[in-house]
Amino acid sequence: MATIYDVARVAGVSPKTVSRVLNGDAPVKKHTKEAVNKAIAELGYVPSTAARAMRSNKSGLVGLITGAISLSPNRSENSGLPDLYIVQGIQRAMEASGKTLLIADTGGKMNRVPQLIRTFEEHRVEGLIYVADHHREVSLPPVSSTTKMVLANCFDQKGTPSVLPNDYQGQFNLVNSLIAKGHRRIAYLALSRQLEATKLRVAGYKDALAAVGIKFDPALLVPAEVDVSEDDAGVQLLWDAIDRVLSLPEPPTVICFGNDRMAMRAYGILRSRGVALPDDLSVAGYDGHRLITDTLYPTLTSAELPYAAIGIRATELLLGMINGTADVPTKPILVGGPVTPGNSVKDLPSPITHLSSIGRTTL
Amino acid sequence: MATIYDVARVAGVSPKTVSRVLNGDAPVKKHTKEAVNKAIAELGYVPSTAARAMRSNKSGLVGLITGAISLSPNRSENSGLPDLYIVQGIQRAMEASGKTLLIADTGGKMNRVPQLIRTFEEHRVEGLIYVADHHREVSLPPVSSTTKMVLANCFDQKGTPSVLPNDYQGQFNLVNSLIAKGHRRIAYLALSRQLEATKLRVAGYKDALAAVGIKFDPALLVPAEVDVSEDDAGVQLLWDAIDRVLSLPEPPTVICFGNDRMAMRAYGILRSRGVALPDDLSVAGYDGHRLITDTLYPTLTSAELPYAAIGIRATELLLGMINGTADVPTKPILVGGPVTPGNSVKDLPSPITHLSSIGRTTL
DNA sequence: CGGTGTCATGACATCGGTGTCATTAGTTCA
DNA sequence: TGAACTAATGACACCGATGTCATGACACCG
Repeated sequence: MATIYDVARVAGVSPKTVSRVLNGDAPVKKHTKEAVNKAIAELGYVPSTAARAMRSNKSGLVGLITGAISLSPNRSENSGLPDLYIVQGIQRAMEASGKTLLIADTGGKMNRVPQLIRTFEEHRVEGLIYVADHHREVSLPPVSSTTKMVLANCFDQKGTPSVLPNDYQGQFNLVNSLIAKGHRRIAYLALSRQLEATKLRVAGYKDALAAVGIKFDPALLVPAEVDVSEDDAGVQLLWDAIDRVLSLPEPPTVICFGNDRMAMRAYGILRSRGVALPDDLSVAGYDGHRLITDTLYPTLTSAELPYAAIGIRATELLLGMINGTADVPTKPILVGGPVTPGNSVKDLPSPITHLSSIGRTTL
Repeated sequence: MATIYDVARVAGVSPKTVSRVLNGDAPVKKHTKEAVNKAIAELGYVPSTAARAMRSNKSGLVGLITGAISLSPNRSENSGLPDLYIVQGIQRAMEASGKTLLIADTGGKMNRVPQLIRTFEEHRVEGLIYVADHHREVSLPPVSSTTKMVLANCFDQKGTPSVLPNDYQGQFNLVNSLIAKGHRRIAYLALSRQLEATKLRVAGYKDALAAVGIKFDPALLVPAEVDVSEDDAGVQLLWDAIDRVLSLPEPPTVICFGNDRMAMRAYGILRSRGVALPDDLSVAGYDGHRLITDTLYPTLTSAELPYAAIGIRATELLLGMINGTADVPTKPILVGGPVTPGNSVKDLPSPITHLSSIGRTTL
């Protein structure tokens, strides 16, 4: 591979002059510049970032740690490809910056993280983003104090700068949109209570009801006892939960599910039980998982998780920290997402009274 | 960031001795070694790959060009996440090699490829893998002759080493498994004729029939006129195609679809028309797209596309070429995949005669 | 006891760029 | 016309590792 010295020799100038032509950081005579460019083309010269990095002490690299690549395909319990969307956002935002992204995949094993960070430090990355597959708390090994770090879709105790989805606002807006369509008996079959997202969304659910003066009915809030799985047992549990709320004296007119996947399974279950969607019952999901929301019939109303935006925001933050133009936020940055309306929610023509259960007799 | 000189000073030895401790390439007294390691720990020293790379002229980097990260989430017409699975395989195989993977995403724009290759060359990658999202021909800009290159899931005119799915064998095996279950009237609703995969799979389909002496019936082979899309028109076209083969004087007992996604849509269509699966009709897909095959009821029989294996094979090939231990193959390397059986194919109790159409009267 | 070998270590050059400073030529202005 | 300045270029050191060669201390052998 040709070096700057080769170019200098061919062009009949000093290496430093070639460097000046490459970087345009000092005036070079037009004639000289042309000679240099000719030599560069002739030799197919490409400057070495390694040498540059060494001299300038700036690698131009940013590290990304994720499980998105290895995990997404096989885990069937997930709701879309959250971390992959985030990585996508990061890529997009990073492109513009001129920095090179180094992606390391954990392969799902958290104990590989220290090793990956080590490799990044050997490459002298200027910053580091850790992407989690769902909103949760993490605990990462310490990194060199000179390396900036940002957490995406997760947070830690150490107060590392982080960017999170606004789960509270998301569920609030979703429920609010249902209320706007005339629904007042709104059931919520949530995900596991253990999840950060669940805690926040339940709060959003309750507050949205409270905001319009609907009394919260505990019977309508069913937290998943177990993760809804693929197998028959999972289907049974889901049906039990649905059956329970639909058998209430005042059944709901709409059920919000913890995620789109759960809603998708519910479609099949409800349909096999003869419940027409959305005429007999309205349904909403969560995640805005396009593959599901758009493919289902009727299309599914959902709250979009702003994954790409989280990635973009995290990147902007990191780049700002690297340049010193952004100061480190002390609180997590919350990113909100819109409600994506589908046809799974029926417009109730007139406000339904508390005692109404029209249409539920078909069950 | 501490350097090897800092470590040397603290340990009271020469930088070269520190280097020897780090690399273990020459004997160092136990006492000295301990002093050095202590200094390393104390200073939190991490060697710089940039400096190493410069001296050794080996970057330890391998470049990967793909559209997997940016594209997979949004394209709904796809059949799984082919390129992502391949990337996954590459990651796994690369891990063991100790090299660092540099992933660049095209963002779907082929015209960005030269730029990405340029960046890789600046980083002096030792090798380069290009991953396509489906089996096809590509034409890439030339790379420096010193940089090894491998194509995964694609091939070119220049005879660049490539690794491809064995589409011929896949369809052959799939059809063969149907024949083994007693089917003899086997329809094939293929994907677009333009696709490399289609050409090969059609050949596999025909040969599988021929191998057991079943005469090929052109009426049973329906190439998709257009890509099957999400909208109503797409559904209509798919239904028309299905309707056409089922209306034949001797209708098929099983339909093979071009991919799992098409089969999934067919499930909905057939069911809404009152066709019971697999009792009235058997169905098979292609791709082995778990999310679909396992989720559908009944589970879908499919031919697995060995994406991860392609990635692994491509990586092994590239690493071999870099080490000089593998010689460059002149023909594409074909990787086969198994048939993943589901419940969508009925076991026909006895060989069906050519005139039989039992069970089709329900249509 | 001197010659030869091995062990352990260090001095120094080198990889390919760029920052610093020096140098030369030409220009401007008092 | 000479001092002061700018434009254009080069010489040289340096970034942080490691390869090569040299050196000093022992051990071993005849």
